[in-house]
Amino acid sequence: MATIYDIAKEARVGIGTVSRVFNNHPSVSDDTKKRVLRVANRLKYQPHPYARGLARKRTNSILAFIPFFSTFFFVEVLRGVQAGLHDLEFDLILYGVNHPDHVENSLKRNALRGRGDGLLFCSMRIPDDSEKEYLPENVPVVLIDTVHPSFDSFYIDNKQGAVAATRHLISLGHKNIGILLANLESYPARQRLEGFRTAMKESGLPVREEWVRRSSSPYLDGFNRETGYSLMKEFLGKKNQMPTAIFVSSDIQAAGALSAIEEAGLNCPGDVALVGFDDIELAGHMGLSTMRQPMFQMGSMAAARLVERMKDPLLEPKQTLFVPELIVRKSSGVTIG
Amino acid sequence: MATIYDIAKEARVGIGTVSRVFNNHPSVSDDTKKRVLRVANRLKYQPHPYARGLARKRTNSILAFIPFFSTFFFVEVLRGVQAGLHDLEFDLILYGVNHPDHVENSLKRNALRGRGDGLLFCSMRIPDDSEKEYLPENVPVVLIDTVHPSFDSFYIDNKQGAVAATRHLISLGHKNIGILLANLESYPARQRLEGFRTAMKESGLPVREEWVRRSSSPYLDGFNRETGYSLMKEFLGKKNQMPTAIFVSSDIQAAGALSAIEEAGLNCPGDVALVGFDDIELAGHMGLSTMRQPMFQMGSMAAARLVERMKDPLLEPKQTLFVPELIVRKSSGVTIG
DNA sequence: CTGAAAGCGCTAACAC
DNA sequence: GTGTTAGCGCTTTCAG
Repeated sequence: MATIYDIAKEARVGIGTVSRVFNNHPSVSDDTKKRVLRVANRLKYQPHPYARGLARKRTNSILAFIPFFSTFFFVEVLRGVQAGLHDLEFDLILYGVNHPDHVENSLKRNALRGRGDGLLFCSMRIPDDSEKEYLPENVPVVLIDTVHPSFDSFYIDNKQGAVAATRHLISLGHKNIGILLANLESYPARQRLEGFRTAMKESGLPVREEWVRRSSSPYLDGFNRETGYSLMKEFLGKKNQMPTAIFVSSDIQAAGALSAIEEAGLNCPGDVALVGFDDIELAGHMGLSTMRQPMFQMGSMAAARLVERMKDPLLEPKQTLFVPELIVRKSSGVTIG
Repeated sequence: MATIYDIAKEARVGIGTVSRVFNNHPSVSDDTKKRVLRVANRLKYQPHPYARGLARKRTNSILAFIPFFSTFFFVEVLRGVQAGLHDLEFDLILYGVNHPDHVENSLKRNALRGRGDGLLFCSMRIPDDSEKEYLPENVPVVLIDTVHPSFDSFYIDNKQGAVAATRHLISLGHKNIGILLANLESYPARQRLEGFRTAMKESGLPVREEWVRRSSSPYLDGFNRETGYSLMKEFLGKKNQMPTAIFVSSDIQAAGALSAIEEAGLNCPGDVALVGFDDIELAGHMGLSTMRQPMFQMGSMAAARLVERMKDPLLEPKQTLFVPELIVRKSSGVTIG
């Protein structure tokens, strides 16, 4: 592998000049520049990223900590991040976190030291102080799907989303509305419940607590197909006391719920209307009405912001809140009686 | 940020000793080791990855080139890769390739130089010679979803998969079988067609060429929902001359096909049976019979192999062929008359 | 067992 | 404009 010295010798210049050429430094004569480039080309020379990094005190790469369990969500975010990273300027080092507790380890090992020029955290709670000590000192951090006053954050208004979903059901004439939730350990789940209550209240509709069904499953905090299925079975158990519509806290749970409904020989918008949350790909195929989260956009905006902040570290942290968009499909049905 | 010098000074040892401690070198007295570690801990010292890389002449990271367009496939592979990477030993640098032509660029810029200790290519044709020159010299390469005699390869037997899918349909009693294909520019598509013909031939069934419908869409080589929809419409156009079963070359196309069938007021296993290819998540929800590709497994095995090869570069390249597994669901129906 | 010193390949300040 | 040189932070001989 050719080094800067090989090029310098071959082109009969000093290594400084070679370096300048590769850094687009203005004060290099066209002639020598051309000569250096020719030699470099012939020898297939590329500056060594690590040597560069060491000398420049930066790495030209960003670290992304993204949960790998909620498949769908992370894909979209990742694609967004990738897109926001102006093609080739930065390397994306990916830390797929399979378990929340793993973050700290990775952080300690990697982020703390100059492994990356910027950090991206997705769906990851940053404990106010405790982990702050693991964060490198002058490395910009951007948050996706979480908020923290000290960092740029791109996140979702779960409460408003739930309000909108519930209002939609109400606007269709439903009065007996239930909610199928995930595990309330999850902050988003709590927010969505709150939104549900708010919407019901503002319309003067009572919330029947036996129609507030939540999961205690720890797997994905209850945001999984199985909880949707089994909680819906519970609803279905009391045939004469069923809501006419249910707000389901995630599309994947709605998928399970739909199976349960079908299995019971019932029909979705007809016997019970459903609206989900997320707008995962599956939702379209299932004809599920839902609240769309702009994941790709969050990813790309976050990445762009990170790059921006890397250029100007003095920028004020900015919180960007996205309000989910209602996507109406078949499952919420038409206006009822 | 503390450096090795800070630690050395503070612990009253030479930097060599500190280095030894952090590399688990045996010849350090327990006493000094403990002392160094205490200081390092207090100062939150972590060796700088780039300085290490430069001195050791390796990077401790692997580069993965993965297509970002076929969402589902890449997710699974990526998860697998991640899993195969023994947790924290290596960094994963991800190059999401949005267009096949971008690979070369990335390669040239990154791989060529010591950016990574190992390379992973997913679904990426390695042109025999031309691009070989872009590959760094002594860096191990592992291929996923492609084969090349010079590299370890983990790939799928598309032909056998298609044979199995077709045989399944035949075994159910179907004699009038069609195939809904992607763009034949795609090698997998061609293989699947070949498998279809093979299976038909071995059963003495004729292949009616008007029932071999292929896409000319360039988007994802025709492996997309729209082509499934429109090609199925073509089938549906000639009501009295329709096959009773169709092998669809990918699940996502099958999703489109199902919509077309539903729209036409027909029923899937009843009026026309379908079997897909891939077993994407959606397939389960749609009740689509299909050929499962072990993507996660390919990913993790490839990553593991890469690590292995990084430790012992002299290993002989090994080709590992996976045969897709038939998953029977509703869409292929039951035995017919 | 441990310290000193020579790189690893590059950038950037400094002379000329 | 261009060459020289001093680091960047660490690993790895080489002495002792």
